[in-house]
Amino acid sequence: MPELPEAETLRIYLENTSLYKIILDLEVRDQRILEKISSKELKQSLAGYQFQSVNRYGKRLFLRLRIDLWLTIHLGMSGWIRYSGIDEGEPPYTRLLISFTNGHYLAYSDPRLFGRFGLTDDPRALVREKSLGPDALNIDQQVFLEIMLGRKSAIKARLLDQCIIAGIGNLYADEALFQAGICPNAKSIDEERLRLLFEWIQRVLKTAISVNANLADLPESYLISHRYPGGSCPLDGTALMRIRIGGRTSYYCPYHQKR
DNA sequence: AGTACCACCTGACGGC
DNA sequence: TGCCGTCAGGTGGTAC
Repeated sequence: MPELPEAETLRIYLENTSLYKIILDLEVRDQRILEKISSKELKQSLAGYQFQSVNRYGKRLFLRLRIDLWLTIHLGMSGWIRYSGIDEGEPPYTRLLISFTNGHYLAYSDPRLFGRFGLTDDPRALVREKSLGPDALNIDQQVFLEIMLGRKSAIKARLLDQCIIAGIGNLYADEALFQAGICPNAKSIDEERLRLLFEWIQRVLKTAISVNANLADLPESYLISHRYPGGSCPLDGTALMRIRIGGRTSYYCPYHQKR
């Protein structure tokens, strides 16, 4: 569940549930989700403190513990977090638990174990370290044009490259390209169509956030729910094409999306 | 710079 | 029923 809209939805959720509560304890069930840190270190950094704010950059979340210390979270492919009371039981595949002194806890669930927890003294340093491009929701049109022009890769590969623009994943790349009428394989795209793509990226991401990244609640005119073998275009029923770009499966409508 | 693989993981699904 | 290959909304590494 982890593209920008899911991360933003979770950011808001954590903001509404988990700020200013004193952290009692941390339990790491599987060390593989820790990034360059031991569970002991993480526990020492969390216990007794409280989350002061939650920021997002691309698909990553940053929870501030102190002026110069942030918990960093990447949801990987199947990560999610739930805030619940002790009597509610924990979600399946819980890999990490953060308990608060109020009796509630945050459970990080992640079947595939691709998510990562870490610490940083400065989110901007982590963004530099990972060479992340500008955040897809905080980029202005001019910068978008500059980073997209002058590249020769397939447009979808550019959208998926977090070093070029951060936050867009496989589903929403397909969606934005569908709405903008651009084939994912297109390589040379004029400025006017790039402007259109920019507008659709903004609109698609904001729309997804407005429904809490609940795919079933997206507009009927969206491609996402038709992304399966044999699926058809929501606009006119044309059979969708299925190709691979950068190792990822891409669906597009051969009638509405042009090279 | 761009691309093609592989690896990291587990679960779901379709074919036989 | 059960095994097997393939696929899944991500990222990082390698090699050409």
